[in-house]
Amino acid sequence: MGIQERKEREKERRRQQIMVAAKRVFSDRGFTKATMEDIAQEAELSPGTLYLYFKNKEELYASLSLRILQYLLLRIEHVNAIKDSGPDEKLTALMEAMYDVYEFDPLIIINMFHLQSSETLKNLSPELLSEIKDLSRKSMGSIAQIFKDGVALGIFIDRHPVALADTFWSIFSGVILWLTSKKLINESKDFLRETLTVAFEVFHRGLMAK
Amino acid sequence: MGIQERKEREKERRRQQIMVAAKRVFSDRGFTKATMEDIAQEAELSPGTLYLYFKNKEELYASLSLRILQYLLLRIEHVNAIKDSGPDEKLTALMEAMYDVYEFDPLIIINMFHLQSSETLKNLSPELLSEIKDLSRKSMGSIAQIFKDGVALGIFIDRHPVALADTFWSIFSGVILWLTSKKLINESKDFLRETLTVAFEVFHRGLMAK
Amino acid sequence: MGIQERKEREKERRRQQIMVAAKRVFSDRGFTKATMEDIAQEAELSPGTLYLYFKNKEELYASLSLRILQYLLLRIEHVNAIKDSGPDEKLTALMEAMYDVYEFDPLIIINMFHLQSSETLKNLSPELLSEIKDLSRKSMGSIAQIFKDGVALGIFIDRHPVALADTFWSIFSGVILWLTSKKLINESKDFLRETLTVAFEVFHRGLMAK
Amino acid sequence: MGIQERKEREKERRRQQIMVAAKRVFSDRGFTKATMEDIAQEAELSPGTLYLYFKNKEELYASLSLRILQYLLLRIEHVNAIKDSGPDEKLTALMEAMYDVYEFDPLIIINMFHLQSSETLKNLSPELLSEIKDLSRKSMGSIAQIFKDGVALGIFIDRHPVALADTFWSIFSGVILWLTSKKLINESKDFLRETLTVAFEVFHRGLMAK
DNA sequence: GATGAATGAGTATTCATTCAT
DNA sequence: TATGAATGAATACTCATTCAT
Repeated sequence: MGIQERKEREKERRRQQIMVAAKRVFSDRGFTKATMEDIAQEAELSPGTLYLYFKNKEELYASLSLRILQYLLLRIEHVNAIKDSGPDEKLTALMEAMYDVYEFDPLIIINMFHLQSSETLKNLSPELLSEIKDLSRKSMGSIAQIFKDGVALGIFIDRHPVALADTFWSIFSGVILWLTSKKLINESKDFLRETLTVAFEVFHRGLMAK
Repeated sequence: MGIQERKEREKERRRQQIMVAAKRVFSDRGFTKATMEDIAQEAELSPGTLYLYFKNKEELYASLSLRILQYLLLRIEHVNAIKDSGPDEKLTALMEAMYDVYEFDPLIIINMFHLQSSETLKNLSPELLSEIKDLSRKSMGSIAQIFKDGVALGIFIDRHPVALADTFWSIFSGVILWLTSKKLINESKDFLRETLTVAFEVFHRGLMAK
Repeated sequence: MGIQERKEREKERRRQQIMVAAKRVFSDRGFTKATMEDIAQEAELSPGTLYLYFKNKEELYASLSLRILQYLLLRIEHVNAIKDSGPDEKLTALMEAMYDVYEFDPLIIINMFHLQSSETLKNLSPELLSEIKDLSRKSMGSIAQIFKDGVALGIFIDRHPVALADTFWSIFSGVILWLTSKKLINESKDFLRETLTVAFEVFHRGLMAK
Repeated sequence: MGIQERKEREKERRRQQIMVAAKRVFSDRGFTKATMEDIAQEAELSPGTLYLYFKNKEELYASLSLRILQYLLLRIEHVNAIKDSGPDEKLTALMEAMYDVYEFDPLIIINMFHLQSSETLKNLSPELLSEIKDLSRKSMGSIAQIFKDGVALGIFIDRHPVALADTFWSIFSGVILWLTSKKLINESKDFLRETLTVAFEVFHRGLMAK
């Protein structure tokens, strides 16, 4: 029992070790330019070992997304669970949560887009794929719930909650991507924060019923 | 002189012919999967010929972005030039203009992000690079101008015009990317349009001073 | 027209150049141990070039078999076309023909067996595959015809011509393989010839009706 | 002493366990496609353990051949030992014996050929190699003895007994390989049996002195 | 003895780019 | 200018073998 467990834990530790290395290498060079050799070197392992823990390059990459998606869902559900809190406060809390997630792993948005490419999807194991889809669906559903409540209470304008959730997510990811691509992030985190704040404020104002 | 000029024109025609083919192939397969061979075939030319007109694959890809950026700037400046029109109307016109640009070349957003990747930038010639940067700057500046006017006139809330312009652009590109990645575009253009409309409406409402 | 033709011929020359090199390398090391790099080196070409003329390693290997099969069929049909010649003489001529084919390319038998492996078949283009099957069928059919005639004329014992053809082919290939595997060929060609002669004599005697 | 012996027996048991698994895996996938991992799994052992009992993959494969060769020799010597039986009856009995061996392990012929490849031989330990050679020599010698007797008694035609033995063996293995490669064995064992019968009948007839 | 995680050499194949014609 | 045959570097992935436990 102890042995079984220790082995399991050791194995998980290895997976994490590889994922940490992979995250670093993928961040530096992007998916295409990053080689498995690079990642192995970063992880101080041999290339073959990577394949003991991940089916292939795509699945290693996707696993990074899975991890961050899990954390994202956790945060979102936490927001939804706040007692004595209206849609309005929840929305603000949601924004904060998402910013935290972003700080935890700035690649989240790029990962999400890469993940959707049909070529990528083909190479993933069905289990991983369904897990990812499930997490995505739950997260977006949880976000939509906030808007649904807000609309029902007459606090938010009466638009389709899913469209509002999409808008919310789009603004968030749009700002991230846009500023990332402008390479402004490295120069100034505050600038990102500031732009996000303005964007959110405008969105929030526009959302209010009155 | 006539000869010189005719040659120049002929050369430009060839460039266009290649870019049309490249656009088709890149759209179908994405940057990585598209091969120069594919593009040559689509253009009914030999691979070698491509290199007479474009330094390399990256630069060919970037040239597509340049073209669309030129068109984008044209449309934005056109919006700004509308007489007897307030920031409010201009904003609406801008939205329409951007949607037109998108319909003209749906890859625009993806191109813009690909373009910014540092690995890509390294392979571009300085001339092309500065031209692209110049166009980007002008476009964003032109957009910011609308917001500046709106703020000055007390129509829009008093936030930094550049931040507002970034927000506007982010929402637009965010929605496009998000829905593209959700594969909803192929299924339903209306859905994209609809979500964009909601997003813009919310943004617009949130922007108004009162 | 001249140009088109010359190019075609040049291309065929390249194919032959590669096949000659491949034959040498495959003979030396066998299919698995031979690398495309080896073959390219032997052909004084780059690895990439091999793929301009052959889809993959399997198809290159199979092409060697195709060539020898074509020659085999030619020889067999030639035997069948001999005028004023009974099944008896034809059989002897067939034996000679097959020995010639063997001398032309001693790998023929081994190629034939490799060719049949299901894993190999998967990687061949349908055209090549059907061409090979067609040639095999025709060759065996042509051999069977001799036995059919002999049986019909009462010269050979009354057994199924296909079984007799299979037996004939089996003896031939069996002797070749057996002696090849005993590495006796290198030591003494006469020994192979001698054993084949005895085998054929016995087979021939056993075949006669009386 | 008892302990030493028991250990020895235990060790032999393990070897057998591995060989049984190896035979199954090699039969299914062939030498190249079969992995040591596969075999270990089939034997319910770890890969490392395989190397405690066999020097390498080649030697494991060769050991299978050794076993079948031992069985083959046993059967052949048994035929030779039949009292009150002439070369004629012995030949028939030999044919039956070999068919039994084939049924016991259909891979025998293929093994024998694989075994002879020079690349394979290099990787075998000298002991194993000489044992295999010894068994082969003895088997072929024992077969040749039958023919020698038949020739001496004037029953068989006067040809070199070794050549006759080679012919006999070649026909047998030739038919097996040929029909195997035609994939007819799976479809119909009877067809193989039938063709073998015709082949043997013709051989036998051709062999008789009168 | 037994394990099985880790190794890392080995290889088919692709494709951007070049250059002789 | 245009060609397109040739290049050869680059890379994901496999698997026989080892060795610390």
